[in-house]
Amino acid sequence: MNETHSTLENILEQRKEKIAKIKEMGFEPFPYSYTVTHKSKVVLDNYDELEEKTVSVAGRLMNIRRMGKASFAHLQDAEGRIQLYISKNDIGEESYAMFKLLDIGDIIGVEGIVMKTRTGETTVKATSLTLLTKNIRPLPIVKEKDGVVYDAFTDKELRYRKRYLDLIVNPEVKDTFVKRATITRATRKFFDDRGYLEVETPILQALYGGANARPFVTHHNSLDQDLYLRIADELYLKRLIVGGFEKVYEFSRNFRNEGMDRSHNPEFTAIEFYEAYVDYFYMMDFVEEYFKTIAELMGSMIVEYRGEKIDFSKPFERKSMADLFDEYLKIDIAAFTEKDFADWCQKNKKEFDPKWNYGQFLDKLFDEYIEPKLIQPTFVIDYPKVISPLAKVDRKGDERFVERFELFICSSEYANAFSELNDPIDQRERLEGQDRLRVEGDDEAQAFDEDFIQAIETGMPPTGGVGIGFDRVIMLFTGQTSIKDVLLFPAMRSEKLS
RNA sequence: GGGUGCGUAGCUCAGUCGGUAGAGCAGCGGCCUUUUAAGCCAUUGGUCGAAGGUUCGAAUCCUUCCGCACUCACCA
Repeated sequence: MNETHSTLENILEQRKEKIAKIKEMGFEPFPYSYTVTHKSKVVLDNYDELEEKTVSVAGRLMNIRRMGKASFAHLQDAEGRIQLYISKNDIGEESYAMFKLLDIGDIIGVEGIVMKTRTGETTVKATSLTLLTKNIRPLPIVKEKDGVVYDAFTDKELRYRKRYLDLIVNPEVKDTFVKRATITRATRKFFDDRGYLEVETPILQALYGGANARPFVTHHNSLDQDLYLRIADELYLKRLIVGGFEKVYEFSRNFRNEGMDRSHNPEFTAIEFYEAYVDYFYMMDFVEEYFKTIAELMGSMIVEYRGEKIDFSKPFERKSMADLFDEYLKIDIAAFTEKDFADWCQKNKKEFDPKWNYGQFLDKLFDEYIEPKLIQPTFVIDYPKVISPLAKVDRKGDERFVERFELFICSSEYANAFSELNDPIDQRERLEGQDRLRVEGDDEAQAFDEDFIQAIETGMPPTGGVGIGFDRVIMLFTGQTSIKDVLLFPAMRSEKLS
């Protein structure tokens, strides 16, 4: 076949033919290993010591500038790019002929001498060239001059679907995920340093609980039983506190069968942690320290996000829901009844559902009128009991409120925590209440988990528990405004591949 | 789920009033031993997201569908 048409199909064919030619020439297009002595970045950073020395580098050919009997090319490895100078005289007739068959996207190893070109760019002057992997599917071609990128690979759909291409041609994407790993590592260290035990609990659960959300359902064949992908790991971590572990944490991949948008992906990562003998006040300090630690790690206590300057250096504000309602809406939530809320909504032209209960009114009005005001890190404390079935009643005595806080930054929720309910009688009643709601058709109400109740009946010490939306933390500290940009493979509708 | 926008070559994009599809890069064939968005010459490549409809004629207008983005709603 000698087609020269540049349809994708023909390009694939042409490159397969190149593989055959390369084999005929006696070269192996897919060898097993290669000894790399230097990463590109090391060569660039240590030019003075490496000048005139021989190094071996390996990576992907990102561009090639052929000039007859010699060529320049750029090689990209995990940490950067370095220029190669490849001349027929230096690598020999056969190798140069093989090099002529190479394409952008091929992976090669080069042994050569470190030098500078007359324009001053550090370059490896090849003394031998080894093909390590022949590419047959063309890469998007991205060019760059003086920091300006031309023909950037920008199609978001393609970038998310073919993340490997995105990572190859858009270096800043890789940076985000390197930062993500850095934060993950620091998070582990933060907990480990404080005596926490990292645990793993079931993702496949017979009952789902610990949050209000619709689950994904699957089926176990040999048990012949439906199982749910966890929406939270809370109830399992509490069982561990009952079991005598006093400080546990888990990076919990959770699955919620709900809408997707800029800040929601069907699977996401939460860090949940529980500590015996502490309450939510203790956990507020703990969470504040965590965020400050990460901010410091990332290099600045002032984080710019969505056009706001978030200041992590000051103590986080703490405001009760009652104070916030008073401050922004002049509503006295201690005195308001459901009817008062309905009247208020009518007066203020706020749409509402007459079926809303006290907690739902509070929740909806909070989301609409108060959340947007919470830019600097703010702990909102003391939530209505009806929307917090796992939290202990407020020790100050108002039965309608529980000891719960959420951390808001830049109008988004980052953490949710309780003085965990450990009164088994109260807990049973509240989960029975959730179950009634569920039976009545609220598919986000929590299922009744008898074994969890029995664990609480066995006795759970006073416990503080927190869940942190880890992906959002990553977004905040990497400046990303879409969760898709902090997930390597965000959920997408499946595409038809030929 | 609603609204808005987008979908044209492997990639990035043009395409006027409805008149039968263009560029750059990549590819293919040449020239070229310090280039770097390499250059020069030559050249190929299209189910215009899909299906219907209107029309003598549709990338263009209409309808439906698919995908994505943004946004609102829902959702911790």
